[in-house]
Amino acid sequence: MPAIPKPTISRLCKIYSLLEELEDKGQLKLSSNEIGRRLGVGSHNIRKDLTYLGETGTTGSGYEIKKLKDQIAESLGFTRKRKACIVGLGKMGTAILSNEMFFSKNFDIIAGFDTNINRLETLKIDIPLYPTYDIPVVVKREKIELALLTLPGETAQNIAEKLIEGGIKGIVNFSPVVLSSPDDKVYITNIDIIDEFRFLSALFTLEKKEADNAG
Amino acid sequence: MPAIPKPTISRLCKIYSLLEELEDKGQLKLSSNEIGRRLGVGSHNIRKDLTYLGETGTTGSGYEIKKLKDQIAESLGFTRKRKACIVGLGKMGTAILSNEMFFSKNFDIIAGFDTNINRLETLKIDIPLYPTYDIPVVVKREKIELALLTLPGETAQNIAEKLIEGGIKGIVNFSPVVLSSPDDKVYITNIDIIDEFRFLSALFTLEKKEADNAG
DNA sequence: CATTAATAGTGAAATAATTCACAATGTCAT
DNA sequence: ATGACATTGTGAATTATTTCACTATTAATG
Repeated sequence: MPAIPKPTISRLCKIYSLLEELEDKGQLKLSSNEIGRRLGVGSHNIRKDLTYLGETGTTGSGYEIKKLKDQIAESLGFTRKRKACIVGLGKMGTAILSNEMFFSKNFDIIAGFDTNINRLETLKIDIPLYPTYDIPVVVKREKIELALLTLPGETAQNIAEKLIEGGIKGIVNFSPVVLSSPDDKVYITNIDIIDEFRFLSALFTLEKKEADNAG
Repeated sequence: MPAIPKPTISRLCKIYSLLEELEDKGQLKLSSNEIGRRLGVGSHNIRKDLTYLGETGTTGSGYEIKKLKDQIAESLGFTRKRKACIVGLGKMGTAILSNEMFFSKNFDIIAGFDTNINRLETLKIDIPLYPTYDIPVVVKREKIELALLTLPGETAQNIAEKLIEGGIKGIVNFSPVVLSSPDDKVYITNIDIIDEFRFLSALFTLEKKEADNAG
């Protein structure tokens, strides 16, 4: 069987989120059309994506939510919880920790790291906290697979190397600097809000230019 | 001239960030090789991307940082500051407001919105704050082009519609729900940390499966 | 000033991803 | 049961994107 294309993997992750949401609401089935509408993507595309999972839907009536969710979980490896950590417990880090993370069934944040020891003492968070120089040891010992970086830009690359030393498998980088993987065994995603703003600005600027040229 | 591919636009935004960073450090030139290394992308790819800007580099010695930055700004519309707002001033919203945003030269956050009026009174933030029902009026009046959504999931779609009513051009959605644009005039980017974790998990799961099959 | 080493730019080739068109299969109302 | 309708799955065509291979140009060195 052919490898699953990256864009497809990305959409499957979003579909998984959607299914989780709808399952919680008690919905049982849905069509490729509805998935496409919710994701802002054509239904063709969705059906094609789902072929990588093998037989999934029922002609004429769409997909059974529970079954489809299980199949995605099986294919992409969401069947067990993975251990994660957060590095950088400033306002950003603590905000994420209090909102997003604890609602996921797929990940356990089991450690937090920060350079500022004093800050560690005053935080009221119910996960173990460590200074950043402990990163390699703790990551290795606890078999942590994923890390979320919420740091000021300068330190991020240095910290990333400590994580890699500990054997981390994936990093989501929220720090305002582009990290790249020194060796290829570690996957890195960079999230930068300013860049997203720029991207959107560029889209509507270019759209306008094109319209001007046409007219 | 042909339209610039989306992946290229996305990389150009990252290159722009990088150039800004290096310019601040006083560096004057750099090569496609170095850009590629920093972004985790092949140098071919970078050179190809830059051809969409017209003549840019100097054979044998690379790109002049200031010039290249100006050319990207010109092509993608970063030559003037754009007005932006933030909707949702919980921990996440205020954290972003205090870290990231004010450091950008390309965007001005000129308004904040929240449903909780009491919260608005207690926040110590130096931008005007409004209740969410004022969104359409304020966005239109102030000609706000971009919005950042940091809300609990349920309300996000509803708020997005208010923004669109006001004539917003782009939305970066941080809320844990996939928003899609009802009409095609508004560009939306969804950022979801859990989805990024899932994506990375999927990558190294699939890599492992492939390796197992091969061995 | 000649020689060597870097490096950009680019058409062409290769690869990847999306879209299409339609057959096959199921559902639902009557 | 039957007809009308909805929906999936998929090979083929199309489109988009990346990679390659090579030329031309410049910088740096002795």
